[in-house]
Amino acid sequence: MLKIYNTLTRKKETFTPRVAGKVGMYVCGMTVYDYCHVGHARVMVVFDTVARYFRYLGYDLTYVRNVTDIDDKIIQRANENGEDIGQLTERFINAMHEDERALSVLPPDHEPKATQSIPDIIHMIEVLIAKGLAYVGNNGDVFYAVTKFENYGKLSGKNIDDLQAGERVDVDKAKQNPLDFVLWKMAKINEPAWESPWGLGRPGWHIECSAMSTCCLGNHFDIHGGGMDLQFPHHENEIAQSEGATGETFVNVWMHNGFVRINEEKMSKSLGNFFTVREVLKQYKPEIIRFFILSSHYRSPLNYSDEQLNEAGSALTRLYTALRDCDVSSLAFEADYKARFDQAMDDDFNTPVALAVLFDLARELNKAKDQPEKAVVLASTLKHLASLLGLLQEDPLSFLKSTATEVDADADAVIDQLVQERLAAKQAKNWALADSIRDNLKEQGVIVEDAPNGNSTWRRD
RNA sequence: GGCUGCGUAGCAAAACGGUUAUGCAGUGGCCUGCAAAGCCAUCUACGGCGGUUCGACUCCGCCCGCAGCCUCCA
Repeated sequence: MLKIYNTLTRKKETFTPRVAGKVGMYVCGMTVYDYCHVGHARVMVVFDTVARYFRYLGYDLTYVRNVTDIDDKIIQRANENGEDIGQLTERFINAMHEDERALSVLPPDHEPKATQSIPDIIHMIEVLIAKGLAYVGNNGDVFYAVTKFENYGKLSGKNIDDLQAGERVDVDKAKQNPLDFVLWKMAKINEPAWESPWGLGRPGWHIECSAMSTCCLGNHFDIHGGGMDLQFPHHENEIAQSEGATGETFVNVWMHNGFVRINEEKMSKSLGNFFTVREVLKQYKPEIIRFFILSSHYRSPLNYSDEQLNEAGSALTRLYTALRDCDVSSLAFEADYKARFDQAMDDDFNTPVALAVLFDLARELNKAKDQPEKAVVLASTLKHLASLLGLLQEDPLSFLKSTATEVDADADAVIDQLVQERLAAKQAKNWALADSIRDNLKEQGVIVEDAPNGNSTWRRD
């Protein structure tokens, strides 16, 4: 039975879909004015893993992840670059898709863009105004009247009085209450703008997600996810907008993933302490990043460091080594391991425990290498369970021989030949020559391993 | 100041009111010509102080430390 921690109730709850067998899930995606960093990668990998698990459980999942392709930062960046906004966002959307593919993140079912959802956004704002929940300020911007929404703060555990007491928002004369947030901004000169009942303008950030999620999944859907930092105000505002406009419950389960940290500090654009996915990929194989992300629970903080990435690499090498030269064609699965794996994932997607099950399975497989009937079932189970985490799907030898950077095709052939020469030296009991070849390769980061059957194989360190 | 959450062995990271987490690293052994890989064994834990309990890392209280949100942020 699947349990999910719901931020709304601060408890793990048994998951019950709204409609039997179906799940609608919306995740806040990126604002595309720059490359994805490891923090973004975490959201993508975490919810990709959630999506894979729902499908494995047999649910008909509709997974929506939006793209915010219009906002202040995008406009600013485009101006700085002297670049057209559409061109800029397209460039970074493509880059994002590249990063996702590298990390084995499967594409969501729908990827709505804010700029293509303007009619839905305008419609929702009209409803909010009609219901008295929004108003046009004296500067022409449209605001949401926070005090008119009864449950404001229910997600983030804040209340309007506390928020006002700790007020840090700039006083905006156009607002009735400093906590009110903008739904529609009047166009400034040289900014992209759309026609609306309130004149030329563009949507505020929060209303975009309300409109896009509702449009793709309906007024009421099962799961809404995103980073912890979106809890307030973004998700709180989404609830106020959507529930205010439709009068229905917006979302049943709110899921928030923890941050990636560097030296115990949040990785973020504003602190400037971030690594982009493409930077990290120059140093580490993509699957190592994915493993690293899944090695801690999605709600826990994840500390980014070379040491951690290197450890993830070693751990992954152990799993691929177990699978090396294994037949994985069996359709039969080891029931115990599968049960333990499912139990871990059922417990709020506990991927660290799920990985521990894979390591136990790998040990059993290593022990069973001389029993082919047993080994094929264990190896097949290992590969199959790992696929639910988006791991271990490469050919083991290719993984073990590869590096983060491309090596020229000849290099492998040269290594193969040296390994053969060493094998010949071994057969002639010329240990000195055999060892010198091996030491030589080691210096180049190539580790030679002798198999019991007399053959040798190699991998890159 | 208000609101969340966290503090586990050398490092990373889980579970659980009483029993092995797991990975990396260390130590001893088996295997190997020697290695590597693998297997077996093994050493390091639950921030501090109290309380509840037959029994607490696990529940409760207080204290200390850390992070996040309260402004754009995944």
